[in-house]
Amino acid sequence: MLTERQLLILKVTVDDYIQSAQPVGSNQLSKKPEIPFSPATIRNEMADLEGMGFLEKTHTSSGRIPSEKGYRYYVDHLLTPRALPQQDIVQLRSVFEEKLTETEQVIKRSAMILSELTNYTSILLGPDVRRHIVKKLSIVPLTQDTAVAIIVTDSGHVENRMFAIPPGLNPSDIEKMANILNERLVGVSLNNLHLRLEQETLTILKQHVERYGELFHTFRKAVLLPHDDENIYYGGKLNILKQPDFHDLQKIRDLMDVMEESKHIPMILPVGSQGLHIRIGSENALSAMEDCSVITVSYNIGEEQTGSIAIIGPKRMDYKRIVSILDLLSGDLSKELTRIFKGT
Amino acid sequence: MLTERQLLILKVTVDDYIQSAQPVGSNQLSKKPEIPFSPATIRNEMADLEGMGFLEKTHTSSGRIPSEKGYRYYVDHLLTPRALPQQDIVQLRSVFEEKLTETEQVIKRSAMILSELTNYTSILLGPDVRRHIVKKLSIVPLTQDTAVAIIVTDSGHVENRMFAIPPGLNPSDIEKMANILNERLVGVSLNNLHLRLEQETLTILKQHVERYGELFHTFRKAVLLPHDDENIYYGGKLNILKQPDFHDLQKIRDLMDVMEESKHIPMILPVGSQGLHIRIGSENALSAMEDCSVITVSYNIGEEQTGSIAIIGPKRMDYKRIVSILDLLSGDLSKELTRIFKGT
DNA sequence: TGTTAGCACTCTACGTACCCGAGTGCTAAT
DNA sequence: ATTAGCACTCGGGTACGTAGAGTGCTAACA
Repeated sequence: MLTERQLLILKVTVDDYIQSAQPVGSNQLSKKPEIPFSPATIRNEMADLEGMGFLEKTHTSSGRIPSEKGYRYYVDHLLTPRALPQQDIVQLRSVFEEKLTETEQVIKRSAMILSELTNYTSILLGPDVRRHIVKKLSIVPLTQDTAVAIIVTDSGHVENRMFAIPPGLNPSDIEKMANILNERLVGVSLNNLHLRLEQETLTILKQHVERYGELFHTFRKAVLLPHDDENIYYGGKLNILKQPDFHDLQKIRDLMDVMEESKHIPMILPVGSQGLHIRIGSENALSAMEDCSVITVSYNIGEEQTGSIAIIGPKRMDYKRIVSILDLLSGDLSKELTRIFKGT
Repeated sequence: MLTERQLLILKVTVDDYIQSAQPVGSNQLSKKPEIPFSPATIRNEMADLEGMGFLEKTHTSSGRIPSEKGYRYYVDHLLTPRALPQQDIVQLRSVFEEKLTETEQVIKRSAMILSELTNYTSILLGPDVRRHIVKKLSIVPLTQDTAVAIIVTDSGHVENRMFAIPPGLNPSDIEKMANILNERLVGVSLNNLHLRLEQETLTILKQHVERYGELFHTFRKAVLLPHDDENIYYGGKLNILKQPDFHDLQKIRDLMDVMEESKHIPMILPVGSQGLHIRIGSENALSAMEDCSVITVSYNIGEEQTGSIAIIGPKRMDYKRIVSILDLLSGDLSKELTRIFKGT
């Protein structure tokens, strides 16, 4: 389809534009050592590349910038992942030097480092809490009519929720209930918790606890909905403001809005998918992100696929570098979190 | 010092500028019904007000805008708090209609509503966790060599920290330790926890637990530092971008940076102080905020002064409205949180 | 036949000139 | 003391000219 020379010119054009953020002209290109052609030749080729939709002009007599199709082709065929400079590797791995004991901490730090290293915004999704297994469940009464329910999972995650005790209830009943719940619910995943709660424990509670109905109801309501946005971690939310590509305040607002709103996160981070993905401009589902590219990668704990990492930047993003960084990080993060989780 | 007429003109000028964000001219002012003077008179008075430093010009032949001194005078002497429109009150109180059971939830929602209502950024500081009293302490072993320590306070707040168990330690020792800690530490404030930990429990542990040293050390390290930035709640971080006063991207960046960085929070929110405070422009300690005004107010739970609320906006902020809103909210919030805390 | 030098053309960015309108300060009249 | 009148100032918009970077096309060249 494309000749060798066209490939070369496309690649160098994209590289140059990624680096300079300025439309690339034929003269400029011809001065590069890897380009032995005259400006006129380059102009011809560029005209062809434009005809095929890989390049664009910002106005009739401007230099060329890559189109989305151009970026796509570049990413799919012209990306030669280069080894990261040692310094970057060191900085990236500094997270793991700290020997943090909590998953949450590691992910938080990773998000920070990632944004510092890339100058883009990073979003990390932690392992899905709902798949964790209940290790212990306890109820701590606070006052006459409030108590807090605490659920510890096998990963060391702690969920806690306050709930109201129906007035005039026997305190020993609460203790009984806690015991029964503990017996019956340890080993169940948070996902299945409310199912089990109704199927198994309800009948048993009926037998042992007075006024089980009210108590059960209020407890169930408390435990039912886990906060779902609490395992999203951001790094460098403000890095967008550093990018010369974004100058329209309205667009910046829309973009930041979308990123902060946790309900949009599934649109940005494809939760289920394995491996590395790149979405360029309008390939993104959200219109606010039509000027952005998103690179995502998944990581795992043990054999399970659990979390995702995303980097959000301008379309004119340093794909080569980011891909290398994410490759490295996802591997390291998987190892580290597995280590923590297995407790070795 | 200032004549009646000067006061009137100053007040109307500030009001107008707050509303329009445009320099105010003498013609414009003379058209207002509350101003019965001719433009020429107004010009004379304005020239005087400028001489005294209450007004400024953006260029030689422009209208006037308030100087910081002007705002200060306005806020100190010309602010006639007007009753809030019913609709605002309803919206503000909607937080309390939800009958939330957790302090954290209430504060979070308040921050959101506040920013929606004002179109500025709000920061709420929750009650200082370190003053809470330990209600229960437990240790849940996860694996051979990790465990999670859980501390429940009287307010229903739950702190949890993972820590490593020194290899080859007897599990029963951990249980013993948990029991001893519980006996000795319930009733102590988180603030004094590490003090007590060393003074009282150490000697007792020595008697009952083998290899108390390592275990104690690692546990102590885990419990020692409470995360301090976790009771800061934001609302409308992006509202700055809505303000016409801010167009310089660099300034916006600096400002947002400062606000997000939790180490700067004490500079923004004077943690100790009672009542309502207004800081205008360079009265703020941080240079990034020299174009902002900050209004803060404290609230309490029971008799204790505990938290603060801040609204950050441009100097050209609607002081009258914000003061009314904060007055109302701080009262309501105090009542609501006291209710939750006392558990009635 | 593919490549390149040359040239006319196009468009942006920038600077200058100009005018309009809103506003001011000052003076003189009320 | 107040105000009408007037000359002056300045920002913002529009028009215009130029320099520079870039293009497309044609014709010459290897």
